[in-house]
Amino acid sequence: MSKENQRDVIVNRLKSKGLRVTPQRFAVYANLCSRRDHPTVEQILKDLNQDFPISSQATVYTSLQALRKVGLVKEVLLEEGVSRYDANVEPHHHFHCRQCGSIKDVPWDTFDSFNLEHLPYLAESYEVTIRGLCDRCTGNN
Amino acid sequence: MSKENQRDVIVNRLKSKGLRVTPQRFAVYANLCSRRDHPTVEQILKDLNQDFPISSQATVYTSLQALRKVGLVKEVLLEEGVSRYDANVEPHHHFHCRQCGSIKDVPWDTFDSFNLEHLPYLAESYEVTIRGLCDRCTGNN
DNA sequence: TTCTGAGATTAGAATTATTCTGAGATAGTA
DNA sequence: TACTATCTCAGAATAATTCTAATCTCAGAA
Repeated sequence: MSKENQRDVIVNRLKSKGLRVTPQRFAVYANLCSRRDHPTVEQILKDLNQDFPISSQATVYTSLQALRKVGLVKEVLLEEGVSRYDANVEPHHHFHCRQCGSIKDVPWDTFDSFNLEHLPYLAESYEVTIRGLCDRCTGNN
Repeated sequence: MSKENQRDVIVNRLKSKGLRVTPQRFAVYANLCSRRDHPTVEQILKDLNQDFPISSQATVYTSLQALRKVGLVKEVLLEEGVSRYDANVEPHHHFHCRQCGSIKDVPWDTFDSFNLEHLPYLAESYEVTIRGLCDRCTGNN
């Protein structure tokens, strides 16, 4: 996504829900968009404040909540006690490497679509979590 | 699983890894086996100590770790900040109700087995997480 | 049976992640 | 430009989990 698109998207989404567009929220979103590694709050904060202070920890938390509320960010829960965040909100699956801990996006069309009609529940979404060794860790485990 | 089987299973598994079979570990495992609701540490502890104190919080944590180490218990991560535990270690999937929060086991054979060969990773296990409304919550949402 | 040491339990302290508080700052409207 | 609801932030509060170190227990040795 281009920088211009990024700005348009966040402005429109936040505004449509009556939320303000602030430099902190934009910075959090831009940071998430710029990386593919599903960072934690701590990692985002460290990144944002690398050159000069731009945000506090509490603000990263509340910014992520705001971004989640408007559907720009998703939470990723794969490890105990670790909440990670992802700006890729298109449906996709996740791979989690048990050795290096890295998390990779797995394309939605990797699996045939499931027929969830015959479950006794109303399924609204689903996701496959795959665990094992990533490309960099196979061979040297 | 019968009470007798439960005892055999836990004794053999713990012993085979050089771990002791203690009343606390057995109580945690028995409690997990007796319920289908994927309880949290807090819920297990409350259950165990209902009639008289049998275990401390720290012991529930370490017992669960021991039981996980020998493969008798699995952790279930579906909600932010909530670790749940499951004595059903057979491969299966999970359904999570967004309204009442209940978690249901979904049989392994609900989905055709996936071909994970063409992923650029070594897949060792996978699981499908389905979200939506459970049978009790559909109709009154 | 008694002794002994490694492992287990425990209360409470420590740590860590997240949320709350309330005072000051600011985005966006008019 | 002025106004005001919302946002930010430092620090306090809360909650989940782990650590500490003192005591206890049990399996095997004597």
